Amino acid sequence: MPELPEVETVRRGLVRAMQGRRFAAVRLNRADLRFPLPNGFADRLSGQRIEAIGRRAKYLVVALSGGESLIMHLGMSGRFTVVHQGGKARSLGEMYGEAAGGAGGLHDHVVFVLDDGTRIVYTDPRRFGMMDLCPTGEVSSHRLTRRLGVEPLGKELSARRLAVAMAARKAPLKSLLVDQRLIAGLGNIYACEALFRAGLSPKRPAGTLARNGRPDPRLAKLVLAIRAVLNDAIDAGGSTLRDYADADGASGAYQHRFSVYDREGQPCRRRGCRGTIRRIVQAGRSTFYCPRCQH
DNA sequence: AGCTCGACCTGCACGC
DNA sequence: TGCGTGCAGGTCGAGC
Repeated sequence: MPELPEVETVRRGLVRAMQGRRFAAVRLNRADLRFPLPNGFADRLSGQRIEAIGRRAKYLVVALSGGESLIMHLGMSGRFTVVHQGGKARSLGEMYGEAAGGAGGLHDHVVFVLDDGTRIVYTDPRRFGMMDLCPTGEVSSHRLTRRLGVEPLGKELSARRLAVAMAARKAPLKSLLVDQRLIAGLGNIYACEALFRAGLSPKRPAGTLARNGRPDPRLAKLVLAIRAVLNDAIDAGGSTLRDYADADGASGAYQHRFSVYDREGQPCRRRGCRGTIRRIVQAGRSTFYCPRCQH
């Protein structure tokens, strides 16, 4: 589930549940996600007030009263479930549909208990997720975040910026779009969707849009497409894939609006186009596109 | 330096 | 029914 729109949706849910509260306790059902949790993880969180919850690319950054920040990444299959005291569970980014009741599912690795009794359960079957702690002032130089490129929804992303990065590059355009060192937060789904929206082929060598480092006009269109796709997805509450419907409507809905992603063999949705969506593999990842619309 | 690939890990859909 | 295969939204590091 988690690309930028999904992480942003989760962030907003966590803000409602956590901001201003304190950690009363932290329970670890296993201490290794993608890599081991930092030393003293639970003790360093306990008693801390949650001052703010931000996002950098696909990372969630929780600023704590004691001067440290909790950096978290959901990997491929991570999600949070908020279990209110005496209330029902509310999933934030659900997948593999289990443990929504907070009853202690097989892959519930970390449980944050807040001072109002709310439990925030981190579930992650594949354990590609990550959690680390570092001084709040050092978040941007942390090894996980220091090489990240520009935020796609910030004003640093521009056609000129892309042109500089793409000049003389022979890699396919799509490969550059999912490179977090260039655009931080764009993943496989939304890169495909943005390229469709911009009418650009994922196979096109990136450098062909930046002759002499100057932006081709189509790059401006691509920037607009990236922002539009991400904003539309955030507005829809993100995408929820291979999932059960959530009882209280926490599931995202954007997956119903995909133009190309996971639509191999289906007709192009652009009015008047009789093309068929094709799937290819680039750098080991599936790419979906309409050969009639994208050049 | 740029690019691709395999590794990490589990679950699910599919075909036989 | 069971088993094998391939696929999945992530990132990283090795090796060409």
